[in-house]
Amino acid sequence: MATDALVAFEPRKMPIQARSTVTVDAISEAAIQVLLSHGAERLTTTRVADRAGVSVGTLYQYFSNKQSLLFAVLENHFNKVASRVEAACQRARHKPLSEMTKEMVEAFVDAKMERADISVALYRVACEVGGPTLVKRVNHRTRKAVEAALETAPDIKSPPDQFAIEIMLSAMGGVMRSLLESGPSPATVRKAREQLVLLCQSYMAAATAKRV
Amino acid sequence: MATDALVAFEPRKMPIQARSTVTVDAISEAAIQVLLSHGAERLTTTRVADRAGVSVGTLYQYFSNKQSLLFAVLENHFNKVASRVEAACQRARHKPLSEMTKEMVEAFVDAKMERADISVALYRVACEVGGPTLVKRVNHRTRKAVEAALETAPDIKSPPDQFAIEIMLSAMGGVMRSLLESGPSPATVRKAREQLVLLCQSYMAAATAKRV
Amino acid sequence: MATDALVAFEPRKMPIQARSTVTVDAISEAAIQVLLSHGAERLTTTRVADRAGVSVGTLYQYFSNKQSLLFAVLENHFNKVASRVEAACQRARHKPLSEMTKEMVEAFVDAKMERADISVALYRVACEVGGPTLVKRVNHRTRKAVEAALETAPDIKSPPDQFAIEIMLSAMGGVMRSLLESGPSPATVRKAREQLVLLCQSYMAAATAKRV
Amino acid sequence: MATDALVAFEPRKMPIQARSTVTVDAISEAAIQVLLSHGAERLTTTRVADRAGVSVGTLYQYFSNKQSLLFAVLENHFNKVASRVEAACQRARHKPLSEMTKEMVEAFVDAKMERADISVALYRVACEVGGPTLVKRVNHRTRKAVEAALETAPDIKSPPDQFAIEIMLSAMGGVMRSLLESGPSPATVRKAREQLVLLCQSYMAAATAKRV
DNA sequence: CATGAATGAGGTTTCATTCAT
DNA sequence: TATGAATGAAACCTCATTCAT
Repeated sequence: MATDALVAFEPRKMPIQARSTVTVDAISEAAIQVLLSHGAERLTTTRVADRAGVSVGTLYQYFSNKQSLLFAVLENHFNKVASRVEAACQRARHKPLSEMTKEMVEAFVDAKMERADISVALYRVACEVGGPTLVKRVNHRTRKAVEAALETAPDIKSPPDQFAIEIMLSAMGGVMRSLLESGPSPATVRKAREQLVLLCQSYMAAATAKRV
Repeated sequence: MATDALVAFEPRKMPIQARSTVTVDAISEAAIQVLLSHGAERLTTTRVADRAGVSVGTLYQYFSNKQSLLFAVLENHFNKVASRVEAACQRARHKPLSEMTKEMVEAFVDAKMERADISVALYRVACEVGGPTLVKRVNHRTRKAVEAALETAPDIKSPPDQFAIEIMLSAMGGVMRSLLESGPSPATVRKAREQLVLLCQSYMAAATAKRV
Repeated sequence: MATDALVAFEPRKMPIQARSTVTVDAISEAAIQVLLSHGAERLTTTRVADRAGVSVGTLYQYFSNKQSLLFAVLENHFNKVASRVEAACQRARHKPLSEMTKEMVEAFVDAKMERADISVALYRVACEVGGPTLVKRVNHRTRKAVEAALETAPDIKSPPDQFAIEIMLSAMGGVMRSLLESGPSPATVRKAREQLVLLCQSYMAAATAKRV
Repeated sequence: MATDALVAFEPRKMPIQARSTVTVDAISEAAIQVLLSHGAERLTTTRVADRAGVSVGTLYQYFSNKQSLLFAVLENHFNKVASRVEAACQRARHKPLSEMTKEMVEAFVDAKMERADISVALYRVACEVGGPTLVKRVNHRTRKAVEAALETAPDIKSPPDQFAIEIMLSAMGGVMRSLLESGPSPATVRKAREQLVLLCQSYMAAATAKRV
């Protein structure tokens, strides 16, 4: 049985001084750069440290191992996307279900596309680095935000249950993954965005008891 | 840019003799066993060969390298799922859209769940082994089958376009992936199956011009 | 030939101020604690400094390198044991050979057992840190003390020569090392103590010209 | 707490083919050579493999890690010494206690001195590699041989007990260690040999009930 | 004097792959 | 064809030590 679910992905030490924060950021950014330029399996801690302009030792002072570095990068990326969706949910409060869904989906797509290259690169490492755990965590957070927003929709009697929202979120994730990995043209992205909106809208409508 | 996407994942030779086929199957099966028992990163060619009861050398006689072995395993798994969906599409011909969709989705979910453990294990290797390429290929095949079935649905004027079907398939993939990676209870699976049917039904309905 | 036997093991500076002495002691004590809790190969200068409540930099202000720190700890331990034996030799002056030997051996055993854990831990580092040199030095000092005591024994004509005493001391060291490393029960220690007394007594008697 | 007592020191794989045996021996011998020429802390697996004329990979095919390699070397050395002592015990059967002791001690000293350089080099690694465990095991074996021999001594009523023999063996070990680490002249060795014989003889006599 | 972030050489170990038997 | 011993590049990671603050 694979037992690596137990390893600690958390960073080794919280940087306190300003200098440290800079270093940590430089390392994280370097990891992304290396990921983009060399690919997931050519990403080595030494290469990342080089790119970041620090020594390997420094890297290991802030990240207990390669996995925890990649985990941090992944987490950061997911958090950014989640924040964007949360913000959209905020803005969409009290709007009708259909519009609310639209804004949420569009925020999600736009956030993913904004750093499309990073998203794709991260798909390659996610599985080796606790991706599922992280996805679960982020989906939970996002689901809460969507749920809260849905409560305020004026045109529905009782909102879709948690489970339905989770289904929707994972469907969105699947669609975006396929899309991003196909290296789509802007036109394709636009079309996919529309369709994803439609998909979520129709599912939300179907999963909801409408107010008369 | 990572350039190892170019390597040949195809098996080294087409085994014609019966004995070879047996060996190839044994190796493929062993790969799955090792994947399940040791995890993706502890899967070594030597271990697979051991488990298959052959020598490493023999393994390399049938698979040009580790990637092509894993690719073959992955392909086989995907093909099985695709076949099940295709069969469902055949059976559902001339049924109404909603029912057709139901059967297709249920076939997909059931096929994935049948060897849930393998599915999960393969998620871990897919990214290192040309997963996206394969997914694209399989989705294309599946899409053709769905498309053909939809042509026969009596209650729609013009079926959803290719793009919509691809969106639906990737949504299904995303939902199943999330589900499988969460180690779901049978009850959860049942519920998810229902919801996924609903999701696809409502999307198909929305993406279709209905016949009056 | 290994040439690192030449490095200076001596502490970097003689601390005169009281605060310094406190710091040096804290570091030495911390080294022992780390040795006991983490083992010899997990002992790092950073860990010792942490345990001592100072920074690594401070550690290096008082000990020129890791070896010199461990050397100091070792030396301190050996000196304590040697002092106990010397004191016993003092007390045993003018007593008969047999009794004198008994007291000396018992002092040695008791001194070693008093901090048995430390003794064992130090065996692990001794070899990497100039142990033999130190053993030689301490044995020399102890031998002098024993020699001086033997001069006062009333029942011997001429005492055993230097060489015989050194043999005896190294035999005692060997027995204690085996004993300590076996994690002995109190009963075993008691028995070993008796036997070691017997061993030394009989050897001393055999190596001495008795007075008629 | 140091927990490395649990690691497996046993070799990874029993060489079956002749070629393998040659390789294993070459590696073991190379380890000794490196130990002598570079010292314990400059001994690296890479260096040993180089010296043995094989690749590191080959080394690791026969020894699961550095420790197990050194353990094997240590074990081999100890076994040689033990065999020599056992042989001496065989030859000394039915001789008087004093003569028996003499032959046994001399066999021990001679065996150790025969490869004095190796003995000294191994003291440096023993502690990091399960030395105590091994010493215990070898002492047990040697003690059995001595015990059996003593049973045949014609001039003693009841032989010294196990414990006394163990004391004697560890005393011998301690004396030899001190001697070897001092880099003694041949004359010194001769003298030490005599004294060690005397020490053991007198102790054995004292610990024995003589036959009238 | 004290700090602790940074260094980077160098160690151990793995594992895909080859090729002589 | 099958074998499996040998290969060796290359990965990860540690830790003694320094030096700017």
